[in-house]
Amino acid sequence: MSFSSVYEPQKEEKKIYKLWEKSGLFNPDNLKKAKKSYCIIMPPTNANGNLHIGHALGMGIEDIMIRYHRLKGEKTLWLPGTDHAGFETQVVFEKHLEKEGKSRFDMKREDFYKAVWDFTQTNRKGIRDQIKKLGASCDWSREKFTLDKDIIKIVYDTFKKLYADGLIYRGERIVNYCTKHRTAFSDLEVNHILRQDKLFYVKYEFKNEPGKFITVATTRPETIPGDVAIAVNPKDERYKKLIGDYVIEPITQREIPIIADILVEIEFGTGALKITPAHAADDFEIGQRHHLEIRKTLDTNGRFNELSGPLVGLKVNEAREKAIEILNQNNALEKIEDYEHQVGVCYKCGNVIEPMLMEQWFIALKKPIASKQNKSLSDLALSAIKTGQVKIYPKRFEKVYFHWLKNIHDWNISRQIWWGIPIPVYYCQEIKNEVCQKSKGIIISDKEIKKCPYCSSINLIKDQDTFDTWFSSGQWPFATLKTQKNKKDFQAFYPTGTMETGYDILFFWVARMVMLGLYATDQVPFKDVYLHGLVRDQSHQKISKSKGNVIDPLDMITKYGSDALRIGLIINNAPGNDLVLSEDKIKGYRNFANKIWNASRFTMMNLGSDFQPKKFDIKYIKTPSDKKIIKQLKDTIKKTTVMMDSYRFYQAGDVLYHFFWHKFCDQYIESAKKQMTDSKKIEATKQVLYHVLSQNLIILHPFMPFVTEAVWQSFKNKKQSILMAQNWPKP
RNA sequence: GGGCGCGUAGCUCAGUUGGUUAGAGCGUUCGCUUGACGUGCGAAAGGUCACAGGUCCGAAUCCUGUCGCGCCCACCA
Repeated sequence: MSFSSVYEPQKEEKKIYKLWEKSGLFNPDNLKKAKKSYCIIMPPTNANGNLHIGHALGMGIEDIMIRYHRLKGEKTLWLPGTDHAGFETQVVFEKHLEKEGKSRFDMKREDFYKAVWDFTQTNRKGIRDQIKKLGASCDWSREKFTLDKDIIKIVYDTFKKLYADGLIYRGERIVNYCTKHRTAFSDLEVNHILRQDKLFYVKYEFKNEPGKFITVATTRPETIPGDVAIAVNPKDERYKKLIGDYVIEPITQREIPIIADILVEIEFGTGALKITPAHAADDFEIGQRHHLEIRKTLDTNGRFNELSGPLVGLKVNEAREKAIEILNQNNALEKIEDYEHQVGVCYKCGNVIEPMLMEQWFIALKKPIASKQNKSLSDLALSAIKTGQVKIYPKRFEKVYFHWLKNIHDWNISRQIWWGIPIPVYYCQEIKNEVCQKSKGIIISDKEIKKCPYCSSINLIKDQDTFDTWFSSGQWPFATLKTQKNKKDFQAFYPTGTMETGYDILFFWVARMVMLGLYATDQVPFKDVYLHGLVRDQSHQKISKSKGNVIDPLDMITKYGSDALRIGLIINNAPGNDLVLSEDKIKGYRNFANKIWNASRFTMMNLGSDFQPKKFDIKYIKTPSDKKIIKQLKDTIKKTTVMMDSYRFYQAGDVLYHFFWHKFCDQYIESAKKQMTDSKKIEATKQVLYHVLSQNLIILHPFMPFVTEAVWQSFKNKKQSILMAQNWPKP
């Protein structure tokens, strides 16, 4: 390895990564025996594109932890993987189709699936290369994909178990439906935005007293044909005597009753609420209570159907216009007020989410589970944190986590999309006997079946939906470990050590992993959670493709090197805090890599070819400078070890930087230059130089793996093979 | 409607149990530097730690309030 006067990362990094891979040391099976083991499951990267700068941050932190634990001599496993990312990937792929002027609706479902499959496999290759460029020391022999057959098998097993325990049910509920994407979502995929709207005061005429009205305030006049009642609060003096009367709904002219329900707020609007059970959650609840008819007037294609009379065929916004027009004609509009309120929109396309009554699969999160001391899934997830079995860094997110879990509703896990894990269910259409009746005709089967196992009917319908991606990725820690060739992996590495991910998926993913992990394995999936922040651009905007402000980590690596990018993202970036990416900062750390390179070059040149490193001994300390640097080294090791053990990498990196540059280089090397002119001190000084430098390389290695290894390789004598596998110094 | 957080040098941020002159990187200014480092060295300027009270021997740090900013959660028409 030649030692040019400038460190050239692009020349070294590829070689170094190959050297590591060849050594086999990413695989814990090849590491020395150890009492302790440590494992990180890599958050599976979405197989629908390239890595972005946020991945570089996460992977960097994970690699620091992994390399640190490996240096400490633990059996260390970092298990990589990719996620099929159902809805996300389908959307990305459909955009590609759109560019070609195509749509998935022009394709057969199987052909579409095949095309997306190929798309993800191509992306997986690219992602692997990118992860390698980041220097990630993960064990590629254990890589998993969320659509691996054995993973799907585990997902199905969990589904079956949940169903058997009565924790999964099929039910007709009001769900969040996006008419553009034509799928339902869980509550988490709905964003709420503040919107300026209108509040319409609509008059409903009494059946028996023409000319007399009850007025209702609504933001959604287009849903009037779905009305089945007017509800008032039973305590409302204004309306008490009207309860039981009938009024005429003013668009399709149906008679509907006035009912009483405590859910109605006396103060709001006129105190009278129109009840549309198929298209509003509260209304559905009230409808159930009063056994009201359900009128679904909006179809899943986003258009109103014949039940809505004159609004038939119209989209929501068009129907609203039309409804207002009709109400005006019928003289049924009392007044219109400006109204500011929160509206749920699709997190992906921003279109208004329609509350729709649909049959979907739900996970009951609040239902007591007999086999878990009557704790519910959300209870399990809550107590894992409360008892400290799982700790979150930074701690403030524990509060956020509690708050969410305490107020959680059942989780809709079915999606009306094509790309994903199919829901393994058939519905018997005949239900010919009691057994079948008891099962409600629901047959859970992950194999193709032609006949109902209960009543032998051949009239079966396969469920067309797929799982919410988070249902499968929520099982990722145990699923990936249980499906390894090495059958001891689960035993050896579960619960895993640390889950490192972004705070933005605390609910989507972390909470679900805790729930499903505890449910399926009776153990927490990980002991610690480290949450990093979001990377933002110079104007503090969240980086995203749609904003066009993406920063390609590979560009940064090409310009400044992988190590510089890594610590540029990590130093001084406390967990849970967003970070404004600064190219200048990365540039500054490129200089640091160069400094390491040159200090090493200086040392090597001065040691000479016949230098024999000895075990460091106090007798080599000859001068105050020697004494000082040795003490500072010791302090630095002590300090950084504490920091590393408490997830303060952002501080440890800073401490190491200063020690190396300003203490070792600026002070000690300068003294050493003088000392080496004194023949009595030459040998001792060389030993100190070598000792301090080599210790530095070890403790810097998790942060700057490439340059430290490159230097180490230049230094190596026959005994020392690879820096990655050295021993972290004892503090 | 509920919750979380932030406001420290021109910019981006550290500052973990409250303790000597508040730190870093980048930027700025002034020197130096032909052999480790064209990416180096030395030095300097720059902060009433948002504001107002309070606790304390002592507060950027703890408490209360005010102002400004951001984020998250939420089936009120």
